[in-house]
Amino acid sequence: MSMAEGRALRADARRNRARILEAAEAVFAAQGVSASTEDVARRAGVGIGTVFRHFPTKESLVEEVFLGRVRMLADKAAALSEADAGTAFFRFFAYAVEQAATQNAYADVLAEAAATGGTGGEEGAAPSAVGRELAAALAELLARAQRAGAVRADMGVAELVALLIGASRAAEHVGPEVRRHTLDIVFDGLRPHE
Amino acid sequence: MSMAEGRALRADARRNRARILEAAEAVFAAQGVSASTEDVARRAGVGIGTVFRHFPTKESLVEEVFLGRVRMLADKAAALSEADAGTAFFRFFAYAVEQAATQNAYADVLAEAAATGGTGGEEGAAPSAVGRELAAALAELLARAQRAGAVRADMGVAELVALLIGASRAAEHVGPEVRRHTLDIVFDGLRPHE
Amino acid sequence: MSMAEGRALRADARRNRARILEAAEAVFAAQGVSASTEDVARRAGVGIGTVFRHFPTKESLVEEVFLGRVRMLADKAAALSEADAGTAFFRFFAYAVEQAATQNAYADVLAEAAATGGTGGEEGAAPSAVGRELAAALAELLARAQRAGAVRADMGVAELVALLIGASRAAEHVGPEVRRHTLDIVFDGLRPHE
Amino acid sequence: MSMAEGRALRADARRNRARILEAAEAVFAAQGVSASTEDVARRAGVGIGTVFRHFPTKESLVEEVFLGRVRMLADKAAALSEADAGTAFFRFFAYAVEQAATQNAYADVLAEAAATGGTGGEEGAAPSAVGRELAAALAELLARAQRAGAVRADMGVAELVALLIGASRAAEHVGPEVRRHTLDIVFDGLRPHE
DNA sequence: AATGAATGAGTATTCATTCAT
DNA sequence: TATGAATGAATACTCATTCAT
Repeated sequence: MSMAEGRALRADARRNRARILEAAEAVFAAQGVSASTEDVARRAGVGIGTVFRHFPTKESLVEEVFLGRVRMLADKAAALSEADAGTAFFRFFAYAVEQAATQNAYADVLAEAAATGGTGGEEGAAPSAVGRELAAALAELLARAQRAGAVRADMGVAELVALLIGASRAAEHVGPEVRRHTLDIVFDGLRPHE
Repeated sequence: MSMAEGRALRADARRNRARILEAAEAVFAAQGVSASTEDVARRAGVGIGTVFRHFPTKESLVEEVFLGRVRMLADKAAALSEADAGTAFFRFFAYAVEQAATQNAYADVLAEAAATGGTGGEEGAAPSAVGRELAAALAELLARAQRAGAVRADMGVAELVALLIGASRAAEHVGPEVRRHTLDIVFDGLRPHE
Repeated sequence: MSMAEGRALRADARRNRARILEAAEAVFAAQGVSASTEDVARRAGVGIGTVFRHFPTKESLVEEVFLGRVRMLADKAAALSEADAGTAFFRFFAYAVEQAATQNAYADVLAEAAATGGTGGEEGAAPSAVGRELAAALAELLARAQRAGAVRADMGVAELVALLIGASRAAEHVGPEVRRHTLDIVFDGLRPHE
Repeated sequence: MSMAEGRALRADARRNRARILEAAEAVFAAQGVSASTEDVARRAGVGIGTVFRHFPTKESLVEEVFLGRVRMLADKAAALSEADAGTAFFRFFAYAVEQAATQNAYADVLAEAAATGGTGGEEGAAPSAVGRELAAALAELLARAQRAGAVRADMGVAELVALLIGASRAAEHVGPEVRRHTLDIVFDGLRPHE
């Protein structure tokens, strides 16, 4: 009441919230989102009631976890925009796919969130602010790479997102070597065409 | 109770098994594999006990359903092998992806089954006979296309499967137009390089 | 399939259903309807799943229990109709109240069910068949007693039900002597007036 | 933290206590006593901890709220004692019933409280001071009406309380017209006989 | 062989109560 | 003293699996 904070949670409450999200991220990645909320609580070292105080539904917890991952990718994309356009683009693509490979359960929802940000996604998923953020970052990255002649001009963010989704999903199922090789094939497809 | 037994009952049982598989395919496609076994039984018009007599676990039922889909793909691959190599290859790829797009719940397990068939899959899933069958068909299809010069030589079945998985997963999340366009990009990547 | 039964439950299933209802009756009477379903199952000696198989909601179980009580009262009312009208009426009233006194949690819902059967009840409770049955029996009982001059003419089933409810509820809170005495007062009020 | 403490805080606390009771009265009346304590706190505009500081159990809060209602009835009874004995008696009876009709969740506990005040109540509930107060007021009211010949002599406070409870409970279930009519019947029963 | 009733571990969610801030 | 975050026992309900009929 004396500090100027947004929805000020007490320090330890904020800490707990973070721990729960962390735990959920780990648990969902390991067992899929059908893992029990109790498992998340146990891993976070808090009572089950605490989880539900912070996230009133399991669904809301799942959403928040996905949002966290999307936000991270968006940050990464924004950061890379400054560098040499083509390199930045391909480096980001590889990075995003690599991430998804280790956090398997997320890949598609992550991508879905991105898709809601203004591409060609089909379902009426909530067009989250962060999703839009990511879409904007991707658009920038792609446009620069195209202007630099590193990426074919006849494609948009929708295709980019689709390829990210696909490559991420594929990455879950194969070893690192095949992953790299497969990515090279996709990259060749992305380059300008004679 | 007073009918000719032996063969008669066997035929009945076979019919039931088929009906259950059909029902499961429909139910899982509609509600995902987390649909209840009871739903499957109801749709098949049999008792729940009958389902478990034919498939001792739910998991075994799910597997069998997926196996059915994989078998279909393998057949398609084998059939196309006869045609012009390049055309066959790309036509099959597009077909498989299109299938996955409409049967979304299956895509990943389908892909997993394929992966077990001798590629670079990581988990220790049993390398099912059908999976191997599919892998063989894919190998044939790929080899012919490569020999015909329609597909780059520096890739194997592992990469093909990875791309199939990825493209299938991506297909679930985007509309048909983006899907086609994305596939073109991947196809360009698959063609022989400079 | 060979016997002519309504919704034929297997013999043991019917037995279980009955046991569950009995157990629920006892448990609800002792602890109120907020007693846990698990308690009911335990008392009935069946698994929790069995309770839910027979009564898909706790609410449905509660309803069924109440219905059982109402049905019993209706039977009693019908049986008494034959006897001397005045005696029958007052005997039934006393009996119903006595019942309620020992099965405290039910009194009002029992009465509510009766009220839905065509009296002046306020809420939109489902006009259950049994409730209507009871109302009809009550109407008959009352009309006969009135024709016999044993009960005042200026009242209807609505008032009778209200008095039954009230006397039943009151009976829960006082000892048998006071109960009898209180009932006498109400009976005096019910008799024709100078 | 720097204000005049001692009295000042006490006054604050007293105000909070009152607000909580008010809120509880409203919330319980609207949703029944199974409403959550958090709802009460929210409505009172205080933290949940504050509610539990003033009332160490939820039960104690519920009791206090009921006590308040009983106290009100006792006051009413005392006030009416001054008026014409017969009128006072019947007016009070009607008033008490009318109250219960609109505040349904309370009726039985209210009645219980009254019952503990020295009548024939069965359970070992603590004979609260207020309950005794009410019983005394009722005794006075009744005695006067009996002396005035307006109420039958062969009944005591126990029967009066029983009838109040019963009429109150009945009042919850029927519309105002039936309520009035039913009350007339009870009143006829209460009047001196032949 | 087919049935469907029975089972009970498991799940999300609520809520009275405690306690650090 | 007031706050509200944390707690965890309790609850209704689901579903894969077993087994008597």
